[in-house]
Amino acid sequence: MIENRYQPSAVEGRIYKAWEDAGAFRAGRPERAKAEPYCIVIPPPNVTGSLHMGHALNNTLQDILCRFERMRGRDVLWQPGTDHAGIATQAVVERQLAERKLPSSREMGREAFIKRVWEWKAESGGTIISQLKRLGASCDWSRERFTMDEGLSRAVMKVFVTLYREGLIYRDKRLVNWDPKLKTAISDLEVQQVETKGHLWYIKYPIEHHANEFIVVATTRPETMLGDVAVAVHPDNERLKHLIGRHAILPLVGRRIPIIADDYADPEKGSGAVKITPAHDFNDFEVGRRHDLPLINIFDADAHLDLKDNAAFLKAVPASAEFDATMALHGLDRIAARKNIVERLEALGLLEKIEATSHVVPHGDRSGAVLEPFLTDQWYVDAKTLAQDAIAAVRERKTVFVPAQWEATFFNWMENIQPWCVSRQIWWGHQIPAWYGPDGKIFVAETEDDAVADALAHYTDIEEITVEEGHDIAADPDRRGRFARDYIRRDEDVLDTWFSSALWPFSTLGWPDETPELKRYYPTSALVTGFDIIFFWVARMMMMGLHFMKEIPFRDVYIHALVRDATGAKMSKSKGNVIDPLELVDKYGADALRFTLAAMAAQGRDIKLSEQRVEGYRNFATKLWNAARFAEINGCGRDPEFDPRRANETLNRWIAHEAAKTGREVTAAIEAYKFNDAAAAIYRFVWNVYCDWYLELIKPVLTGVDGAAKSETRAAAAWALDEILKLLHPFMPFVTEELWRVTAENGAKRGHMLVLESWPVHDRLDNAEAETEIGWVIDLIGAIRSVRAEMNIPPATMLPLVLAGVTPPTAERAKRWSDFVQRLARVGEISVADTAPQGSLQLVVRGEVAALPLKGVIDLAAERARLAKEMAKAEADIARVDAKLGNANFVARAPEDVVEEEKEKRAEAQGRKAKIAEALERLKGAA
RNA sequence: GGGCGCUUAGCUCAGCGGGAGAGCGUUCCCUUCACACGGGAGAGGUCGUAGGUUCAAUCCCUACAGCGCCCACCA
Repeated sequence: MIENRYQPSAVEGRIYKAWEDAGAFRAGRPERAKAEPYCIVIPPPNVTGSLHMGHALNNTLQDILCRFERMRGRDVLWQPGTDHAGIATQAVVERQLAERKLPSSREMGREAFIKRVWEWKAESGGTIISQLKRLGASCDWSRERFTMDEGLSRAVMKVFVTLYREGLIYRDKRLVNWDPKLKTAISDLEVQQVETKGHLWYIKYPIEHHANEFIVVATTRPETMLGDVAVAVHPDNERLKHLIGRHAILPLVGRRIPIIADDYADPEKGSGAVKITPAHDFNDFEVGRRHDLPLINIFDADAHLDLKDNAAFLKAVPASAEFDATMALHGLDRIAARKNIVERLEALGLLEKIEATSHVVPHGDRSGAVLEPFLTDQWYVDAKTLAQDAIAAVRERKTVFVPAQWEATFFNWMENIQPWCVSRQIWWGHQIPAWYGPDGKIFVAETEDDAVADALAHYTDIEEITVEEGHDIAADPDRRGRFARDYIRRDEDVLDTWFSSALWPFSTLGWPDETPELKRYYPTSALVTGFDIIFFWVARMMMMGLHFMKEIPFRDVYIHALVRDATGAKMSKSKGNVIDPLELVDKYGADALRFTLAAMAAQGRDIKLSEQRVEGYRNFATKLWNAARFAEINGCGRDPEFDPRRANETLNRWIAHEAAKTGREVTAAIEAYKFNDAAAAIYRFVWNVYCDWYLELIKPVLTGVDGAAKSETRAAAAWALDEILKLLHPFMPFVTEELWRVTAENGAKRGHMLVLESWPVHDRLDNAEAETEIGWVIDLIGAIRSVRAEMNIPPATMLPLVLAGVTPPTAERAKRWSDFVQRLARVGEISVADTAPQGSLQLVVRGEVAALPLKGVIDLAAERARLAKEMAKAEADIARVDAKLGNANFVARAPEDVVEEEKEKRAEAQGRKAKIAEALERLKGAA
């Protein structure tokens, strides 16, 4: 017995558990051993995060694909898991420590801190998984992985070591984007360029030995002048080139710096001369390299001035009062230093002018801090080399982006890719498997044991020492450990989180072991993700997958929109501006939210979720529920004997025809990743075809006499409902599964839960005659309803209907469908006559006249106006078509079928016009 | 400075070569025995502007305007 109202919260949990208990989501179910595999790897959410709207969209789309393919008989693996999200997670735990007034990470030390993060992971790591389950995600949870679990960590180590040995990972000292707040290097991608209002300071640098002669440089960062090592002038700069080869004296410091010639100095920009600070500017770094200039780093890791004990800074600077004042700035932060320096320059009369300017300032996307180009040793991946195969794979369409426009974005970045800085100065993550000997020798190895072995082989003198002690180090793990601690030191840095994410499509399947899963499910079928991580993630998976598996990681990449918050800002777990999808699930059910997201999946880059829309799709679920209740009340139960191809009743053949059409639409749309089209097709079929017409039309049959027609109709109604449940299941899994269960009580037993049912393939169900027949009935009822509303005929008035001058087939039709028309159009007796009775409303339906006699109560003027309007419409239609057909070019050049179509249109409009003209004539007669 | 996208009904958006659609909102009618989270009937758009291509343009091309995004080292 179907409850009066569907209550999502009361059934969703139970249904999800039933799916899991049945092992419905398990990959490699024995009965599908020979089935074609279908695999999606989930974009792993932050382990300590919670579900936001972006996750809801992303996972709804993946779930639709997985459920669809599962119903199509594929062996589906939706591989779930979570990401350790290095910087983000570390920041969360550090914030917690601060809030609870506990010792900071630095105070407690690395080991204790990492332990703490693992505890936090254990505590909150399950949250997002349980939230995905509430959404209905059909992942194979038995295979859940974590980027820092043992297997995946082994994959990370192996990849690092392999790339190192291939020369594709290397250590380099160069400028990096340094986040002074997090005190770590970050990659180019993590830099946000922010348009900022600032100033351009024009500073006069005195020329050596010429106290009254200056070279003026313009800068947005005056504080970095302490690290200046040169001033550059364009070699063709007529105004300034005479200074090339001479020296300037750096104000406030007294350092003697050369004036050099370099193309980089644009005569049109600033003052035409540019200060060169190689340790604090990416361009200047390059200039410095070209001219073999020294690097003077004036900041520490916090971006505070670091001047004392700074050999490079102090080198060859004569003593002066100004220099002493500058030294006093040691330890000051950038902004305070800037203020001081500008003030002192002004006092010295060395500040020529200040211009207001707007320029881009790099910020860290996690911390929001202003970044500092900072000279450090970091690990880099040679992305340029790895990118080549990835570019080729997309060019050759081995991997296809949907929508294709994203390929351009992909190429644009990949073809200009820079070395990828993968080391991070934080603790939560995969510690880099590199050990340093006392002489700086680097040992890169997958395990500490291996590194120790390498070191032992290298430092033969140390081996001698241990031999003297009478121990064979190679055979004694404890000694080896001590040796490692005492003589080689592991790199303290960890890898960029995206390094492990890049391996996700194969590391989750067991690589580096040659597992059956790896063999069966790689390459994966599709990747579903947002455009914001095409570079961070998609491109890097392509590079790593091709390099280590020698094959693309996925065939299709479906890129969906981002869900933004009310202000249009990107929602992110670290910003905390998330809208909680679970509130919507609580309120309207998971199905309603899922359907909403699927229906909106075609939108562009922004999705602004409207709660009203979710409410509308909740109503849709309720509508379906009530349709099922109606079917139950009327004894419609599943009949395995029912074959829609052999249905006798036109209505039943018609609904089978419509179901087949819808099935094809939904299938084609999902195959093309057009989730919104698929959702619209099934929505229309359920509401506007099945409920609005089919169920209404079969009411006379269901309430009529028992017999073959009635029993067939009951079976057909149940059959069509089943088809609906199947087609809708990927979008609304809960309500459909629940209806699948409860409707089984009224008919033959089900073989499976709906989740494992086969997707409908509707062969030979098309039926043009049924479509024409029912189309006529629908048109007739629609025309009568319209005119009744327009002429204000009360619903209770049951007017007789007279079909005037119709052909015998129409008269037959009218007879066949009189019960139906009477009920839905609220008309009385239906008869056939040669002409419409005097004083009746005359409707033209498919070229024939249907009349509603009103026995003198008809408002002649209103009726005349109505017919005149129809007439005008018909004439306009004819004129439009005539204009086309009268155009010789159109007839000559348009495709034949288009011309034919226009001719048919004209014939139809002309026929309609003739009937309306007759009706107007009769109306005159009545007057 | 490059690149991409958007501009369609009051709102949120589909459609993208043969005279426009959905949801919500709105107007009128209906408490008809599945459903008022409902039923029926409407109103509402010169598809940003100007050119061009075409027999035909909301849809293709060009320019312009407005909005948004991505990438980029110009002081």
